[in-house]
Amino acid sequence: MMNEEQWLKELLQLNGEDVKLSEKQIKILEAAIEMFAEKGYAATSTSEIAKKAGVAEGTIFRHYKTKKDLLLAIVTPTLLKSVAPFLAKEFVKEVFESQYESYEDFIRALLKNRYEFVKKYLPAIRVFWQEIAFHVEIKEQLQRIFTAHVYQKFKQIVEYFQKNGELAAIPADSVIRMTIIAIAGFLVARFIVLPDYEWDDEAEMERTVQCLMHGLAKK
Amino acid sequence: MMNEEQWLKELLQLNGEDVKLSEKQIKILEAAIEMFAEKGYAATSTSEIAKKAGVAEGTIFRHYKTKKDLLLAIVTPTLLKSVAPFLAKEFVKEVFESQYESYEDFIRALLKNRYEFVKKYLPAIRVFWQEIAFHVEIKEQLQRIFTAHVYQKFKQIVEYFQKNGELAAIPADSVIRMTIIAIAGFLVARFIVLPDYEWDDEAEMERTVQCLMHGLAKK
Amino acid sequence: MMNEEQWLKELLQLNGEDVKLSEKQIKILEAAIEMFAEKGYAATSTSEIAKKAGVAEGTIFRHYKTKKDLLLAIVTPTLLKSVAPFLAKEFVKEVFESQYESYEDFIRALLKNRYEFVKKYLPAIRVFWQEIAFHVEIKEQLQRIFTAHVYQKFKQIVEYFQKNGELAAIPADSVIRMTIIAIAGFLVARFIVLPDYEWDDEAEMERTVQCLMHGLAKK
Amino acid sequence: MMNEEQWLKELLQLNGEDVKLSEKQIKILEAAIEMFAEKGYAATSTSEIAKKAGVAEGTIFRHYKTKKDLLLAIVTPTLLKSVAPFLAKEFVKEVFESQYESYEDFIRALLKNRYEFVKKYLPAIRVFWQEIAFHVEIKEQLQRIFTAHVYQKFKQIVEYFQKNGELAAIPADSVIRMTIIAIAGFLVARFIVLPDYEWDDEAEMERTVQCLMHGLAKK
DNA sequence: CATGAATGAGCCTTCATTCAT
DNA sequence: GATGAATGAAGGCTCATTCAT
Repeated sequence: MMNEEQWLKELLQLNGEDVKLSEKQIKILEAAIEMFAEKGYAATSTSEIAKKAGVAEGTIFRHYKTKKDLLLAIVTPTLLKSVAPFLAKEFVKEVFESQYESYEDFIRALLKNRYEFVKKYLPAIRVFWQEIAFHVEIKEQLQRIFTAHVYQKFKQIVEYFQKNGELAAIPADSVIRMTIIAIAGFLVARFIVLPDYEWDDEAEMERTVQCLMHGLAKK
Repeated sequence: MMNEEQWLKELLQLNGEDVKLSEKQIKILEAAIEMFAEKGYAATSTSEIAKKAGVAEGTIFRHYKTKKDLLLAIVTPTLLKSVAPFLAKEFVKEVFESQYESYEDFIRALLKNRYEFVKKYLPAIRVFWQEIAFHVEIKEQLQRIFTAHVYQKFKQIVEYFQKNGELAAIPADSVIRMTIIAIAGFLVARFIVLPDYEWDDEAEMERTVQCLMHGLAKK
Repeated sequence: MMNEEQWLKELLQLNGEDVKLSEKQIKILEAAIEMFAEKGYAATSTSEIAKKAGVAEGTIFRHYKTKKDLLLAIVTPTLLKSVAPFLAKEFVKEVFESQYESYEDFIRALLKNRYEFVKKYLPAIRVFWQEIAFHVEIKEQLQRIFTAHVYQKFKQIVEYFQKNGELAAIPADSVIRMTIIAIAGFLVARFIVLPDYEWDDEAEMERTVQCLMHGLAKK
Repeated sequence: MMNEEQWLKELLQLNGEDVKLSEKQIKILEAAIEMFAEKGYAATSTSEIAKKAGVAEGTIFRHYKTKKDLLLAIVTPTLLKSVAPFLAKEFVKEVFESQYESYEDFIRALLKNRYEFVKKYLPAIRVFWQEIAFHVEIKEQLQRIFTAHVYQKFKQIVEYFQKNGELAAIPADSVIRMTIIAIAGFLVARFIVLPDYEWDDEAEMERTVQCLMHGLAKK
């Protein structure tokens, strides 16, 4: 239980400060995440959530003005954390200056990092991806953040390693697209489509990196 | 309109025989596909569908016993057509004997074929993919068809081209996974995530094929 | 089947003339009687009746303008036949002049006659009694016929046997009430409440007559 | 109003403990009883009940999960109370030991007691008897209670007064049947068939008792 | 703060009835 | 005459939300 609370607080915490969540609030969020992930937002009733959370129906609305607010309280932090590495101020500098000597190292690190992230917060991430198609607010939020933060930085990195000679001279957009597809595709296959298949995670992730790099490398 | 009717009938037609759809039925299906795609099954009311289709609400239930039946009437054929190339009896023989001299030719053909398919039936496909997370029946149907038809044939093809020397000796499962991710990932990016981006489809598809082949080829 | 048709025609036939019923009409009436008896008029849908009768939904409404008309087509003749002995023109004369030498003979004959009647037309009678509480038209019809035909004649008979010295000098209304209750009560017990009990019909009917006569006879 | 509440609470109270009914609940039950009695369960809509009760339709379903639950909440206690005298633990002893010196006294008391009961709870009793034909649950409940409690005790009493010499030596079952028919028949005539007739209740009940006793007494 | 009774709009579905074929 | 597709009102029931306690 301590554990449950913990992952939630970590997920919802956005700027280092501890989030303040009453015990009831935590129960509500947990229940909502679980049910939204399983049945979808529209097919889940607030009374079900209340029952599963062990609180009165009214209590949910004390904390979240509407059912949609409850959804967004889950989705917004998840979305932010999903693209988090790119939100870090120092991120690009780190990539160039020392941390990653090659694009290969970079995507390997990125894949591993996102793998751990999805593993940890899977239910919330399911909610996020399942609902994004139905709620413009979420779609726009993601687009805003992606173009404002992720895309720019990603592009810099790609172009750096193209000049550097590691990557082939294909359009940066294509490189970015293929990189994201390879990483996201692996995670979707691993955690959503075939979570019960017996994965050799280490090997498969390395294969993913290799395949991508051979595909993108300068020949 | 003639056109509209046509694509629907093609989508729903499963074994060569013409499907018989009354005009009202077509209107209902069109309206349902459009609304399910946009708002999701659970958030779409039958009265909205009826209004958009220009029929009485009761008419929907004369043709489809329940709202869920209406969903499945859309999703089942879409699902079947989605994995259709692999359902053709002669398919494997064709691949080996002449049509495709290399795995590269094969995936190029596959990608183009699926690209045309998605382009044509996009709304129905959206419905299918958006709802699969929420309905076990659909998930099980897909799994059954995939393991029974797609997976076996795909494996034969991959192993053939591995013996042949074109593909590297990594596990067939991994090759299949990466192939599917590359193709599906491109289509998702192209039609769902960024349908409004100015795509140079020819170039981008070729790049996808190249990247994948370099990644998978024997070095 | 010949049989089925027969009893229905007999029930519906009111004034000696043969009733003209198309085959479909018979099927509809049979189905309606069966379902109304089992589930009640309000809980039976016309489409169920149509299905059970093997006709199209519209066919019912060609023969009976409304669902209620269908009910009345069943109930009215049943009601009339239920009080039929008293409708016969010559009835009172028969009782006095020869047929029945005593009130005891009269009620014995009445009971046997009504017993055969209920046995033959049970489902239709069930419909009649189950629905009478809910439809004023039926209630009024019964009241009209009862006061106009049954009550008057019954009273004459009772008063005759009171003067005659067979019956005690209690109010005729009370005698009528107790007679009807004894007869109707037996039939309800026999056919509705405990149809599956192993009845010795002869003995039980005789007991009913005896009990009633001892109760009513002059001491 | 105070009065209304009172009779309802008395009817629904089953084991001495006070039933807790919110004001809205009482209004709902009152409205439901009235409408079910008048139009029948199947022909009464929950929205009508709500309107008559002066509550929102949803409120009905907060207290009674389904419309049928509402019916049973009315019918079950009515059914139990209807056969209540026989449910009392001490009942048989009372009959034998002192209270009733003869079968005549016993049925006189029973009739008067049931008369008061029907007079008090008429609408609920109508619902009970009108619906019993259509709902197996109710029929089975009555059968269970009757055979388990009423029949056994009734039989003991009858056989006691037969040995005793008061009652003739006809089968106990027949005595029971005729007794019940006489009592129930009177009540049905009095309250259902001809409630508006000018009844001299005292006289008519005594006549009923006399008639029955003369019919059943040893000669 | 938390509760849970109350609400009434809206949901999916069924119904009796009509009417073109 | 018979059909059965079409209708739209009404049915039972659920829902998100409010508010007095």
